[in-house]
Amino acid sequence: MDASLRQLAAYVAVARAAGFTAAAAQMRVSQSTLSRAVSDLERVLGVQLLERDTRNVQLTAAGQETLRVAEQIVEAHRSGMKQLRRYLLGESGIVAMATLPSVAAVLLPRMISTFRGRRPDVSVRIMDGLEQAVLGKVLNGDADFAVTTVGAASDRLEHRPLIRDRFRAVLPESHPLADREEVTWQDLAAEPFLAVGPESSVRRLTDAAFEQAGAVAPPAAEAGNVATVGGLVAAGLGVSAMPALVLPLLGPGHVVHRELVAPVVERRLDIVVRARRALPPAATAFLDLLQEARAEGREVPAGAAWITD
Amino acid sequence: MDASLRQLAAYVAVARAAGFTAAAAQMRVSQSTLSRAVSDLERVLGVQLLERDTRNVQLTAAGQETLRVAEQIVEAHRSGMKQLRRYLLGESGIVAMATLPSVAAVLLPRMISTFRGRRPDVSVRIMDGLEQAVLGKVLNGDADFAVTTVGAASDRLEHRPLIRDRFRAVLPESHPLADREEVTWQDLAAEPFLAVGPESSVRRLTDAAFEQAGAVAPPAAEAGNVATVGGLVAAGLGVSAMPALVLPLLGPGHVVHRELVAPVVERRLDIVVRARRALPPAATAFLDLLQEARAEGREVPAGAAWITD
DNA sequence: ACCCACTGTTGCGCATACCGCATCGATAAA
DNA sequence: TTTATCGATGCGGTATGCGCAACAGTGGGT
Repeated sequence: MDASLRQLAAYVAVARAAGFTAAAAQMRVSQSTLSRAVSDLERVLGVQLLERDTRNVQLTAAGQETLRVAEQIVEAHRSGMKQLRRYLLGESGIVAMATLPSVAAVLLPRMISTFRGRRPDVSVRIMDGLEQAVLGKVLNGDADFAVTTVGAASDRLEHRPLIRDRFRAVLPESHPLADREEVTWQDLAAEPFLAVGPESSVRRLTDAAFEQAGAVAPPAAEAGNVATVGGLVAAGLGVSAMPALVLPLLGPGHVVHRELVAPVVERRLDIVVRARRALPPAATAFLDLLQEARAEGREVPAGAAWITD
Repeated sequence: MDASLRQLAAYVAVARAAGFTAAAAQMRVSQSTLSRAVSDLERVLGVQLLERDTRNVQLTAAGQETLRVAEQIVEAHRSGMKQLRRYLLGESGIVAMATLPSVAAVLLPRMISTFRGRRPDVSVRIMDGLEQAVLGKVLNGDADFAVTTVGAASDRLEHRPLIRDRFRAVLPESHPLADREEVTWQDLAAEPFLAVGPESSVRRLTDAAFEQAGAVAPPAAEAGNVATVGGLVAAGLGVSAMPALVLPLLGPGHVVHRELVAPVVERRLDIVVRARRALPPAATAFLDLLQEARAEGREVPAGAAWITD
């Protein structure tokens, strides 16, 4: 038979307080409860732990050893439960998110900064990549959630619309179109168009937009990295179209951006989680922070807007 | 509210076995018991730990963390109890004994060797000193017990007679008395007597013996250490009288010993423990070994004899 | 010398925690 | 479709844990 946690805790309290009455007061239980618990412990261990002199109690040799062990066990339980409670409250642990580079670089940094300020013991892990890779991370469990565009729906994923991100025309600073307040896709189609690589979700949308505008615009050049596209635009090699959140990634070159209509094209960024799967508490806390920012209408770059359902 | 050890242990078993039924078989409890225990744990923690798919169970993120913590707590309890059981069975811990140098050097070494062979995880600590110091160690708790002569009885000490140790005459190898088989105290009184220091219990007995024999024998010389006395005897400066157990300590010199009568003088060596005080289990085990040696009549030096009550 | 205040122990009754049995609903395998 | 196996749950009996109250031993104060 093993000693119960209750018995060990009672014994530790009595031994430390050097008395049943004092220990009982501290533990908020009756003195008789402790008397019995310690008595039971002695019976279970088959040894006397305390020398009860009516005026005070003192430990036997076996009592000393038992105290050492009991303290370890009780402390292991106490600290373990504390640790667990913190985890369950989202105060410790890891948040693993997968996002598009634009979200990672533009939308998240301030979020993470705020989050880390509130929950310094939670590690944040960001895995950036393109849409397919990002969704894959969520599906295989590497990431707790994603913030990304979503092409095709999957019944293994659950979406929470987060933000609308409007495409804007990207032009060299001195380009004639830069004088306008608004530019159309038709306007862009008349210029050499600099596109991102075909695996990017942005590319899918620009292609569709040109088609919708009845224009054909085979890219004058393609680049995988948007900063590269930015560089090309700055060098005057052509124009491009990018979602508002991507604009800050275009680099330090002299590019400007203008509203882009006919049609107005938006991509939608969703929070994506695995369907029917509980999130780790820390991840829930992070998503709560995102929702909070949305509810408060926290500032976002021009062209982007929170989705309020 | 905290999770109980029972709940945590149940959860660990279920999580490891990846199933309630299998875990129940291992733990020798019914499946329903585990189902309830885990369910209770989830309720207490306020979070789902297991995804129950009718065919198998898998851990949620919170379940993983809970498993880590629960394993630590359960393991701390398991190993703590094991450690404690070993201590209580006298298989670990420390035996602290205080004894006269003669006992420490002559009687104990083989005992300790046997003891350590049987209980290798018990440390043995020997504190040797003269009777008063030895009894002091027991009284203040530094030593679990003593093996020593006892002058005055104390109600704070309890005695268990162990061995009788007869005084023998100690002579230079070439001394005329060495030709006899038996020597009397009167014979010794006619020679220069070499005594141990007045704080030794041996001295008290030699003084009393001379008085009883009607002889007066002021020491020709005194030394604190019996090996010194042995050296003096070997050098032919005189004779002495020592308990049989002390003889091996007289040193490598050319001394012989003979039976010493008129009167026969014995000192009694007792096991001495604090009255109304439980001994540490390992100490009890050591004393049991001593009793065992006595019961078996284990060999002792000529002149010494176990006391069998 | 007596009494009082304070200690831990113990008998008792109540609440509930715990357990196993039996059964149910769901689901994968045959 | 049937069957076997899984975990969940209703139920009743028992064990455990608790506080109250009465008790016994002891040291300090009068």
